[in-house]
Amino acid sequence: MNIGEIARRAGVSRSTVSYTLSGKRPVAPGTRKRIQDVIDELGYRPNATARALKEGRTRTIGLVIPPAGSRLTHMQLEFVAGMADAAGRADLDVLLSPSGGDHDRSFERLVSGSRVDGVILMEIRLEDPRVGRLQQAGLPFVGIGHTAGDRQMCWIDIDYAGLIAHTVRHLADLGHRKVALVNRSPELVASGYGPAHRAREGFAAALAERGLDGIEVPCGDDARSGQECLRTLLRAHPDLTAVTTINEAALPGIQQALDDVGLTVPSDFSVTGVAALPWAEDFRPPLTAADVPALDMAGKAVSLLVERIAAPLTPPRHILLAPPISLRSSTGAAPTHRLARASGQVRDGR
Amino acid sequence: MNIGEIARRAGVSRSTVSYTLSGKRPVAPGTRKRIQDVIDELGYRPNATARALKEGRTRTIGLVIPPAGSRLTHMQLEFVAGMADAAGRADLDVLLSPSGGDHDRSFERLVSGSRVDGVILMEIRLEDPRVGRLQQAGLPFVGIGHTAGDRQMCWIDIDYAGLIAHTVRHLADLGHRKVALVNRSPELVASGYGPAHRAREGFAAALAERGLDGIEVPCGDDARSGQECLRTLLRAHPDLTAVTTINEAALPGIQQALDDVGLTVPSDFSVTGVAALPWAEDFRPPLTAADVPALDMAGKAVSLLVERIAAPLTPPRHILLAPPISLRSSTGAAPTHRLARASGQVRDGR
DNA sequence: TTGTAAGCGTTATCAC
DNA sequence: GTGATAACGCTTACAA
Repeated sequence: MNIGEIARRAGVSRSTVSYTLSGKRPVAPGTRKRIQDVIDELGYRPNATARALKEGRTRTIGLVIPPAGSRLTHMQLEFVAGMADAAGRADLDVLLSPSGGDHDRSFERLVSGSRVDGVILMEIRLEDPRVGRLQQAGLPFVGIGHTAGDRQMCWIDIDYAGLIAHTVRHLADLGHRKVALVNRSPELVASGYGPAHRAREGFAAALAERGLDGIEVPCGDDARSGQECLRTLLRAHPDLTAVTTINEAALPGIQQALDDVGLTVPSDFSVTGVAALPWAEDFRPPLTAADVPALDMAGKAVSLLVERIAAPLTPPRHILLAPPISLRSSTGAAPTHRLARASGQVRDGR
Repeated sequence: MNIGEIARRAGVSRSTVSYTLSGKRPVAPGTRKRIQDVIDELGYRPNATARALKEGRTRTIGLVIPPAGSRLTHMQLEFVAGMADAAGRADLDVLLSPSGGDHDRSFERLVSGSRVDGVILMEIRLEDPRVGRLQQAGLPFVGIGHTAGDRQMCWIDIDYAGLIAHTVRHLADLGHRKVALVNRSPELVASGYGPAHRAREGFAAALAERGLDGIEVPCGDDARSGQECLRTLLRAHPDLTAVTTINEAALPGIQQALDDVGLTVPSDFSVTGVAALPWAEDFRPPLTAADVPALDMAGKAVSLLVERIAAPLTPPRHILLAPPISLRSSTGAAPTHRLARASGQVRDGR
């Protein structure tokens, strides 16, 4: 069934049906009703493909996600869902494209097949070839995260450097003198993953500013690695009294490791960082952390892209989000009997 | 840049370029090379929209996901990524459509806008109006999960009933006499969510078969709810020695609650269930569980849909997956001093 | 107020 | 072996 069929049944021309649908030119009430009745009866909806071909735009945006192999973080997942939601509200559809791995074909289809009006690129690396490819293709795009040379692109990101620095200052204010940063996985750090590098920078800056002692360690994105990581850290640095992290998936392991050696949060040890809400709330006690506003960020990314599609030549905008630190109960004053742990008092090694 | 431009530069007609691309009719080696050179030089790729319009198919499948508000489980997220991967391998694109909430427009666009060749429907309820809508539209689709009256649709699902029954039998074999099922959230149960209902059925069946005593409780999909749920359960049923669950997000809380009352897994208490691999492995000790093969399932769903698109009139196929139970170390013989807990020996209420 | 017709970029049928 | 040309279903000048 097509627009011609509707026109025939309503006894009008195809253009009148089209104009009834779009409202771009007045249609006599009688005719309009007759047409609308036929449309309702047959459940007609214009063919999106034909419309896209004619209009030269698809009302669809591409979303490039990390490949399935790499364990998606909760934040990423929420982001994908949030994007579909936000796009849906703007009457846009979302075309998913896995990236990395052996999915170059899929990315190429997106970039050069005229299937989308614009692209949102997740998981940007400090050096990212996809950015060049999109620029060369002249396709509007917005990055979640930004490259090292970021002037020429539009992006939205979380201010990991600022937030981690903020948490370190918070710990310093509470009297902590030696803190650790539990970073993302070694692989991600090695591949130039932006958040990992910027967290590191912010950490170093805040340490220097407050004259604190600090250790930064990479850590796999799972509970087991988190546990192992913190255990090692506690052994090597008995005077450590706090950690901050951007590795939300490691949080359950961090909690477990502290539990294993009998350290109570926050009286014996403080934990803080940047994490999606569920992780922060599931921590025991609830985590003092900057809550990553994934849904809000997804919405802003879509707006940014829509804006860019409408005006591709305006100078690129950048949004750096710095959500406030939610004070919950996982941070407290540094323990005064700071070296108790060094003397070997562990409750239960299990 | 379009096919005409390529034709002009290569000094041939548009059809020759088209045939060079598709290989559907022989082209002289010389002409072919000339054309290919121009294509490579300009980086030309045919316009997917025009092709779709002409061919009457879009090479795109729709994926209907739950709305962003509802906390996505790890399994669902992995499923989305796995789908994009599997589709990409088949040179198909994936159009995302949030469902539920106020996203009817998006679903309608998918169903009646001729934007996709077929649809994969996630999170099917026992009674699901979207199924009828898709059937009425005559659009091929595959459900992840199945409705109560499932004969007329093609689906793939996990055999929650069978798997939960299996875990109960396993516990019975180990001597447990009273076990609990920690189900999904009350809201999901109330809304007729299939896995929750089928887990319940399998649980009841296995209890009856083995003459066990059992309690089934709904539980929110997060660690906090899991902890609360198990705490309540342990108080109310001091003779409980094991739980099985399909609520992976509750696992960390279950672990925490057992820890709180000083129960050691598996010597004092056994835990098992159906869960995505990361959750099972992050449990301490690693969880004896049926590992949900989300990636594999996504691949099978795509194949099923591709098959159905090719032959829409064949009788619908159903795939019920029953992954083997991976024996890890969270289940053990029922404690012989079974009522120790009832006598009030808790280590630490913290 | 409505109708006619061109054209979006492809593919595929027909002719040569 | 290759070229013209008619669709695919829609939107939108341009006519009437």
